[in-house]
Amino acid sequence: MNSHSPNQLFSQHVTYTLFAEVLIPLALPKNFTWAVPDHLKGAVEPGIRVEVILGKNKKYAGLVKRTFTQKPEAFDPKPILNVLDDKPLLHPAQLAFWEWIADYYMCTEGEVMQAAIPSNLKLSSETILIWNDSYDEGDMTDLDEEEFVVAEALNIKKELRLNEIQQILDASHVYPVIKRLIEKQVCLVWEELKEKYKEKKETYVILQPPYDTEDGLADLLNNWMQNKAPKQLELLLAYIHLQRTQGEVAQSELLKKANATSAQLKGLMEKSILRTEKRSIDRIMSLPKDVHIDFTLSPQQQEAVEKIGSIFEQKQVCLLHGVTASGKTQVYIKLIEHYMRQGKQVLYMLPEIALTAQIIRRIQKHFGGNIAIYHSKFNPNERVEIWNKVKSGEVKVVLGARSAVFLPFRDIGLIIADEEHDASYKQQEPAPRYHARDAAIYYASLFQAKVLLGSATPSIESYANAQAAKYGLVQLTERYGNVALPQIEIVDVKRVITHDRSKVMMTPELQTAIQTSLNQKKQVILFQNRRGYAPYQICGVCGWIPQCRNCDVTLTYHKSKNKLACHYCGTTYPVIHSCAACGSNKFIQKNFGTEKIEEMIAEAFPDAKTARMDYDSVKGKHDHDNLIKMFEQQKIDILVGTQMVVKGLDFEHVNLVGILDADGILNFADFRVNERAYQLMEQVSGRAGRRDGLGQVMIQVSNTQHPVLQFVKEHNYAELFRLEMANRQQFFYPPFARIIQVIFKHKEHNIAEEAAQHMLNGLKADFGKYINGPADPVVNRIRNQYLSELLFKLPKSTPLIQQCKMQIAQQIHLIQSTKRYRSVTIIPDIDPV
DNA sequence: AGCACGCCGACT
DNA sequence: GTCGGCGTGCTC
Repeated sequence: MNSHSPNQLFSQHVTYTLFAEVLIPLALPKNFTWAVPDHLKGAVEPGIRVEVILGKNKKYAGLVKRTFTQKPEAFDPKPILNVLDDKPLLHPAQLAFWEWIADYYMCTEGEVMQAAIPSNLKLSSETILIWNDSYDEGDMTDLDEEEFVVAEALNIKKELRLNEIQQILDASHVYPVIKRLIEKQVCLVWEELKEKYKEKKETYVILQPPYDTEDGLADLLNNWMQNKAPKQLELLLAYIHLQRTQGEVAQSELLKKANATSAQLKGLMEKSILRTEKRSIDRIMSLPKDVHIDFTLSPQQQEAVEKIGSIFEQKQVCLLHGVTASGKTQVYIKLIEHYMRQGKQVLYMLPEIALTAQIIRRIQKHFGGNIAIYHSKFNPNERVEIWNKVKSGEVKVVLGARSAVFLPFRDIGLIIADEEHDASYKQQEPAPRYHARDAAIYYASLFQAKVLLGSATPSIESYANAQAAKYGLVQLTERYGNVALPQIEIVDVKRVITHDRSKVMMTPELQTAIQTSLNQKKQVILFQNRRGYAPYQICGVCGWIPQCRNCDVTLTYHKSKNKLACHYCGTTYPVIHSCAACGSNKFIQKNFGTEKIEEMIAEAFPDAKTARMDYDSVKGKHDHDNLIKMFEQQKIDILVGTQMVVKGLDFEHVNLVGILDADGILNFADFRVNERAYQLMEQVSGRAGRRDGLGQVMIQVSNTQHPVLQFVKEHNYAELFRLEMANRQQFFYPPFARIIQVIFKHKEHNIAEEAAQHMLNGLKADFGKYINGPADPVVNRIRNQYLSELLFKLPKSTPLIQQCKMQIAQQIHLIQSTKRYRSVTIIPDIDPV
């Protein structure tokens, strides 16, 4: 129409004088720059989130990394639309840490950001907001007009995309409104399936003021009218006892322990002495913020604490090597207390699966409201809450899984990585493929903080660092209370002949031992490293084995679901009755998984209560906790499980542990087999006889001469370490070398392999002698993508490794700009496990 | 990660 | 003739 069309109005020239490098939670090849409009200049600083447009109309909440005044030459930056925070989301140390992770693990800072911050802080126009069912509609009067309009729409439709909200509001400042709605807990940010997790609520009983103080309570008890409501007094005393010993008092537990009725509790509530509150068991904010340590350390533990203290005066990292059930947790608790009293924050990391209600309760008991729990299955609102309280320093202790290293600690003094050998500290998929233990050591160095690595079976790497005096080393060689380590018996399965020559599941020795345990009213754990029923079926006539359509793996038969399942991509298939190759219907089921063992045990011991703990039987987090609780309370006699039964669980009444197929553990084709096998067997064994020391372990195996078995039998970590070091040195593996694995994925095998060959050619001149491959991994096709890999074994020279990573990055860039290999996915993995 | 652009197969 | 498949390139 005329020269004042809207388009021209928008494209008119504005000169900017300030620019910001902004992180977007995406795998962008490098960080992008936006311009800071004059009116936002005072508000933009590192750590602040800003609303920006990326691409045609996509909006993101990006995080400012730095600001600068030099206008970029190559492009015209778009302006920042809005500022979302008035205070930085994190401290400068976290930004430095992100940069280090991206650099060390060869990923983008956007990918680190994606992993680091809670979903409620990551907004984009794709984000879906969902109505928070626990929000009280009556509170809507607290909302301003704009918030109210959106809240109302959300209440009706239950979920809205961010750009739908944009239409409702028809305003330019949508993000701040949304941010306020999230803060007021009107809505949550949708986060995939894991948000299906429903937190478990329990009713807790709490003292009302003024009785929540020592004095107030003493007054109440002293002035209690003689003969008045004696049952209520009894209940109150029981409450006080429980509160002193456990911190938290659950209503159900109180009534059971006090043998009281809910009427008596109601009486106390009517007198305003007690009140109840429904609370998630992980949520401990309202607990009193005091610390009480009500145990005394054994002389050995005391010595360990002192030794760790003096090591920390000279070294940043200390390895605590303590045999199973030596009471490492008490040592941690003492140290946590020490750092807390200095006003420092502490991060206590555990592998996710080991973050059970059992350990949470134990730590809560001592530190009450000072601690917070943090892991990936958490409600997003709570995660933001914890994030903020860690940032402000209000939360002193975080008990968390690997992602907790990303929390914005203000002044951290100590990081504990418990079960430091555990492979789940390494993130596999997606990027950043970081190792939380190693990352924690770097993170701690930014604060001059100390790191304590704890394990009964340290990783070879960490122990080597301790031997080389790079780390301090403290040993706990005895179990707490002088309980003996379990007796280990190696049972040769070759002597047992089965009628169909199938693998032996249970030797007569094991059967007798289980019966003896049951007779003694003790509990049994049976360990098998494979889930499902039969790991594979084979045609009895021609030897054909059913395989997954999308992956190069055999299918596992799951009897309860009556399906064949691929453990790599999760596809299930109906059970095959006739052989695809020869038409015969004689299938032989090879090998056995947890499901089959459970069935066999139920047949062999019909009077015992059995249960199974594996990936299939514990889908939700609380299934896991419930099963542990059942086992703790001896409602289960025999527990059959995979790796899951290994992680740090403490059961009083277990006196027999059976490892059903040690060959399956010892025959892995990986340079870490011996280490892994030892760790696994020693840790499983460690579940036996933790209190009274009458623990027995039976290891069923056909290769009885395997050296690792002897080390396990003698609980001889030192010898395992010696043997492994010799092997690792001879074949140039960590800790003598550093490994980088580069995986090439493509739907055509040739293309993946050629791309790998290209990288090899490009690096041959400088690194040829350190590179193996291209080779097909053991499983060379997953989800219809063929894999080819290069393995770099590099000398431990930082500049050389740096140089190599740089060249790998260049090669990736080069390969992906070649037409034929553009669609090859190239994944570098640093220090793979 | 989206998403638009663009070049080859089965349909109204 | 067109609708739409997804391979590919780009986003400050």
